[in-house]
Parts: sequence; structure tokens; C-alpha cells
Amino acid sequence: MKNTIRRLPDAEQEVMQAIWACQPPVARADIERILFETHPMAMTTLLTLLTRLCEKGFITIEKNGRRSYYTPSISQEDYIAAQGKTFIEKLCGGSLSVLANALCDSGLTKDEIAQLRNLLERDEL
Amino acid sequence: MKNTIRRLPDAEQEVMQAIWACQPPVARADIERILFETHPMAMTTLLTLLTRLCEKGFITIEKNGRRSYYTPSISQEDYIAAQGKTFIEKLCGGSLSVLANALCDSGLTKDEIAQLRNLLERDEL
DNA sequence: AATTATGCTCTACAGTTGTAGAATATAGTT
DNA sequence: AACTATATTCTACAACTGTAGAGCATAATT
Repeated sequence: MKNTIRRLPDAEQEVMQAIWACQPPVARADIERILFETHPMAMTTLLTLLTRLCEKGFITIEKNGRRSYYTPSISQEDYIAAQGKTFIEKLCGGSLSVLANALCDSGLTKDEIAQLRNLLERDEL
Repeated sequence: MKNTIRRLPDAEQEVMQAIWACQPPVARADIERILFETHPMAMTTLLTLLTRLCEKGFITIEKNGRRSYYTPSISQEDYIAAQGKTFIEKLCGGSLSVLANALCDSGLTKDEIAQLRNLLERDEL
């Protein structure tokens, strides 16, 4: 669980989400299909982003004939946890009360807040 | 409480934090002093960032003689809440359990998690 | 009034990001 | 073997970001 993971630009992050949603190794077509829902783009655009993600160490690419397969090098859990840490430190200035307020004002309903509290309780063990 | 607030690039966000930390309207020297701790930069760099923040609608600039004074147009609370919303939606896919896990893995201690739960309880009312 | 100091705006530039067409390589087909 | 379809890599470019010097305007000083 590496805790210094750079924040990805939006488009690349979107691609990672698609990759994480699949069983690795992932074919381009699968990524494309998922992205089509959330963030449609030209195929070459996707391939550019995949190359950049590889350069940044977020995925590895293996090629089989003319096809490439993509495997995440960083787990979604680690990435989200690292971004959460950054959020708390950089945005909330490390203050949990600021964080709590942000969560409450972020549009979550009372029920959802209660649910979140329960989930935190369970994870506390 | 506007809920569509763009995410600022790091340097600009850092400047906003400094501005939010002061009583508006804020003089450049005050911002500079605070930034010196976290993110030192040339004075002209700071002024460039202030201009961009104004163009983006995050602050207003009033000038008095050759001096300028800066006032936030967007509150820190609104900004953090909006980013929190984006975090939950874009990164956690809207899943509270994913969010809870992220918080637990983000380096918070058990005590801090418990504290956060209490804060959420209080805000729930 | 002339000179100097100071605070801001303009200009600049390299690196990043979003986007995608052109070119290339390879697998499938006739 | 020649042709066609397809998957990837190269090249390109505009907008954004981080950074700061050059130039300009105005206030302070001599």
C-alpha cells in the first residue's frame, strides 16, 4: 500500500476506473465499452492515455501479436486511499471536523451519513 | 452553496487556502507570508496566480492606489464540500463503503476514525 | 521636479493534458 | 503473394499550469 501516488488528470483517471472495473489483463475493447458510458473518446485518444498511464507506472502493457493487454500496477483501493489522504491533508488541513462538515455538505442525506458512520464503525475493528 | 465548483490546479488551490486563512480583504503581503511556509514562489508568480483565480471567479480584486486587495468569492466550506462530492462520485463511484474503506486506509488512526464518527453524529442532527 | 522604490501587468516559456489524424505494422482474406 | 482490415504508435496541436523576468505605473524620497 504505497502512500505517495500522484493524482491523475481526469481523463487518465477515468481510464483507470474502467480498467479497475475489469478482470486483468484487460483488452482495449473492454475499456472502450465501459468508457463509452461515462467518457466517450476516439480510439486513438484512449490509446494515447493508456501509453501515458504506462509511462506513469499505473499500468503495464503486454502485447500478444498486434493486440495489447493492460494490467493495473496500482490497486484502486490504494489509489483512492492515497487521494483521500491528500484530500484530508491538503484541503481539510488535517482537520477531521472540516472533513465531517464537508461530508455533510456534500449532498449526502442523513441516512447516508448514518450509513457511513456504521461502515466506519465496522472498519474500526 | 453552489455545487458545481471546478477543481483548481494545485498552485492556485494553495493560494486560495492562504486567502481563506485571512480576514478579507486580504493584502498580497499576507498571502505571501502564509505561502512562504507551504509553497514559496516568486512574487510575480503569486500575482499571476491571483489574476487567474480572479478570471476563474474565485476571488475579486479591488485596487487602492497601486495596491490590490483580494476577497474570496467562493467560501472554503463550499469548495471543500464540492470537492468531497466529486471525490465520492468520481473516485468512489458513489459507494459509501468504498469511501469508508478509503478513509480507514488513508492513514487515520482508530482514534481518529472514532472521532470522525462522533463528528458525523453531531452534524447529523 | 527628478529619482528611486515598489506593486502590478505583460510577456514568455517549458511541461502537462485532452484530443485525434497520419503513419506503421501485423493478422486475416482472396 | 497481394490486398484489406485492424490494432497500435507517432506526430500534432491547442488549452492549461507552474514559473518568473521585463516593463510599466504610481507612490515615496531627495
